[in-house]
Amino acid sequence: MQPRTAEEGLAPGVFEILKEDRHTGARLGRLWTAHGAVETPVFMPVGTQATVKALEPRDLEEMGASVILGNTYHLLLRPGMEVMAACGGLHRFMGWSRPILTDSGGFQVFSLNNLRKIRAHGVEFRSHIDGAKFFLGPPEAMAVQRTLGSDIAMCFDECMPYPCDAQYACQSVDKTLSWAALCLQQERSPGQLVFGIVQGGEFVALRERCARELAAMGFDGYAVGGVSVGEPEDVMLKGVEDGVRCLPRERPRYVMGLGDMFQMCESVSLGVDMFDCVIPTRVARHGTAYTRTGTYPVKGGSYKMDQRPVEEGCTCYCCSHFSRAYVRHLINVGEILGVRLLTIHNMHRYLGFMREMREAIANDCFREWRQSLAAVLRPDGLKSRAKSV
RNA sequence: GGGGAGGUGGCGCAAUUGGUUAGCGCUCCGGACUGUCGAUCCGGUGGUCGCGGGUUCGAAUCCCGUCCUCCCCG
Repeated sequence: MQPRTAEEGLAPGVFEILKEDRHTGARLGRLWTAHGAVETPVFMPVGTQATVKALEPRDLEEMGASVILGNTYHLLLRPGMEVMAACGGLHRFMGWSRPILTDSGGFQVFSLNNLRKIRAHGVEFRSHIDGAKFFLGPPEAMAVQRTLGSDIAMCFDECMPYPCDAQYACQSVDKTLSWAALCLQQERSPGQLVFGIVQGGEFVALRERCARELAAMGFDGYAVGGVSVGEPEDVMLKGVEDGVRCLPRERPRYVMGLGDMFQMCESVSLGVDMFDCVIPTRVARHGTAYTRTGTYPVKGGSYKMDQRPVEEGCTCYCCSHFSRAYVRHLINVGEILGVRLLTIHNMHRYLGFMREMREAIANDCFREWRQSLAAVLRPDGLKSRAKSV
């Protein structure tokens, strides 16, 4: 139905807002890229190392994934940019013809904090593989993403930790802003979009200032970063709200790393269009299934004899062919098929969830849909669940 | 028949020349995981130390008997 290539559709960067919800900030959109359109709100499966773990591009296409992620840091280390250039970029390399968004390595500043030193012009990393030193700053990160040929490149930012003191947060945001301006000046691959990233931690004024200054620079889209790094849920959603509030309405908005269904729904109602998260795939590898009503451990002993599918009523390949007992067995004995089947199911559930959300917005029933979702996923209301830091 | 080694939670083992509520790995059960350092991390259940006596303030550790397993020799 929708055009698959840029030739058939609109120019990369065009963001059509097809519908706006009457009661919330939710909107239905379509973002055009060099590899076709993305219907929003969208969930983007994470394929850090040029693969969405356990899934083939064919699986993803069949399940309706319209855009996936790649990662600057990881692909720079392995296979390296010589290989990527020789193989014609990330799309050709991994056999994926739909849009790709690449993260800049900014998250690794956070997740690999014991292996890096932050400098004025970028970050000095020590490879987590062999300890080799290398430098990633705005020009470097953008050059990598240009070689990868991603449809959407993210600015190189500093994802700051939580908790974080105000003074450090302020300096960090200054750095992220100056880096963002530099990223915008770098050369891009054909049709490549560049998104800015709002930081600021839990500080309202910082979030707002960061968002406003980025907006003034004129990016193709904007992300809220630095959330889901260990803060309580209410702090996280507040951070999203503070950032989104000051971003231009007509551009796509993306909350990085968010993947909890309830949190995504809340973010959509604040006007967010895009998400990515490792959780459906990672949790699948650990033997847990996502369903409409939450998660449950398929690996649990109580499903040893269970003949039902992983989720009753689900139409995915896993659920239409195999039982919980079988999937549990495979997971339990460490067979790769178990990981694959559960990943298929979880991804199917996630993409289906987003499809239902889009339909709810299209059919003017998003508010009700959101309420019924909250009743199931947060029956006790929005409790802030502090996580171990 | 003779000699040797050994019996400790479901499995494999540990316990310093007898000394606090007998430890560990795996299994099992449960939890966590949010721009991924794939296959991780954190908890928990479970043993009257083969059985019966004895020595001792105190025995998984020493002694006697007994049952069982493995190895070697006839």
